[in-house]
Amino acid sequence: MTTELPLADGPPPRERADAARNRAKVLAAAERLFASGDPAAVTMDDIARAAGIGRGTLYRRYPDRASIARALLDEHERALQERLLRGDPPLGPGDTAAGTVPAPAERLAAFYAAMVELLETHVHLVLGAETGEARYRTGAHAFWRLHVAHLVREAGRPDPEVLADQLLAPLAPELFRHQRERGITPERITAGLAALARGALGQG
Amino acid sequence: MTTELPLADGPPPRERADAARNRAKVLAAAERLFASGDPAAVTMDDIARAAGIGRGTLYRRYPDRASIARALLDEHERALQERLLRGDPPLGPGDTAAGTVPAPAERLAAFYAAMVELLETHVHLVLGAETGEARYRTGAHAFWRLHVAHLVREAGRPDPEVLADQLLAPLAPELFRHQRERGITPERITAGLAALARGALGQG
DNA sequence: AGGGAAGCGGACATCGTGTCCACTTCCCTT
DNA sequence: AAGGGAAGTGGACACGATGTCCGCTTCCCT
Repeated sequence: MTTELPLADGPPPRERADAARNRAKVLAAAERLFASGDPAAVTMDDIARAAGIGRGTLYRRYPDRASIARALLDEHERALQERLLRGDPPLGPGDTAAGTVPAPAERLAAFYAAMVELLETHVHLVLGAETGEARYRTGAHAFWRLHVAHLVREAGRPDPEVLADQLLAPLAPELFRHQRERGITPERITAGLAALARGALGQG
Repeated sequence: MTTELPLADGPPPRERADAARNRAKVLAAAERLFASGDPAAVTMDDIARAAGIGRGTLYRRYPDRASIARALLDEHERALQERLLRGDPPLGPGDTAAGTVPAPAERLAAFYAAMVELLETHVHLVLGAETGEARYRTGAHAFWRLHVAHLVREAGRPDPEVLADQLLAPLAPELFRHQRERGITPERITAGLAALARGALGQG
């Protein structure tokens, strides 16, 4: 028996100075590596070497490349999530009293546009994080799915859960990257998605 | 100087008996391995061992796992391509004289349904073949894109090239597998896609 | 100042890839 | 039917990435 209550974990232990220093070095190095070239080709060894630390140190905090990319991506994704929940319409929900509630199709189009912006700035991070099927299991994806399913339901369409995943599919980072490499501009991508949004959720 | 014309390559050299035997063993073993478990986790070594041949022999014919999966998948995909070009409507183009030409939205819905069927039977092969961004560079994908772009154009929608890729995205094998694992039936998936097809290409 | 713990980093074992080359099997020619 | 050259075979090898382990260092609290 101890004098401490089993479930009362104390204050979060302060991060040691050397640990903080190394974390910053890792994130800076990883950001740089992801941005220059194929994110999937960046190895843990590359990152450790670029950060000037040992492999063991790197693995202590980050179990794999995806977790590093996610750490870099999180703040951006959270900012967008915040705007979806409380930002101005048509991205945010609007105000019933003020009569500024946007149609679901418009909110979806605005969401698409915001995601294209995010991808344009950070594809390399999204591709460095989980890709393929693993992507569908991330917290971020769950959020997007919830949001889109909500819009589908508002638009009175059947089976929002299934349709939401299908409406999110065109935002796959691999597709975005492929389109950009073929010379397609973000504007054209956004326009196509807007058409899709109006077709799927508009009162056709 | 030879007596043979430089560009006149003779008849295709017959495949040797041992080579044919081994090829059959490889394909059978690979099919079995892909079907049982995660296709991405199957290694060339696994296949060689399961086929009872050496690694060198395997690499002689197939440079990587994807090429084996593609060999297994090809005939199925070609059959579908044939039906798209010359099959009965609404999958095929129909007959102007007979007045059986289906609306683009209906053809897209039929294509979606056929692809879901193909995925339901062979996801493990599609996942064993190129996945992620590499998928967009395959001949098969080029064919689907051409087909869908044609339908988009027929429906009078702008930017068929971009919209075609976006309409193909919900057929990503990773998404299909994820949905199936969550207990969503092929019927629900097909229904969702049909709604999408009518929304995007219908005369809304 | 000192000591215990958190953090560090390089060495190591493991696994998958792809290549290479000495040997075997096939099948065409005579 | 036999012989010979080429196509095919398969195991050994080198390489690169992963993830773990543990003796040493650095930190920070007392």
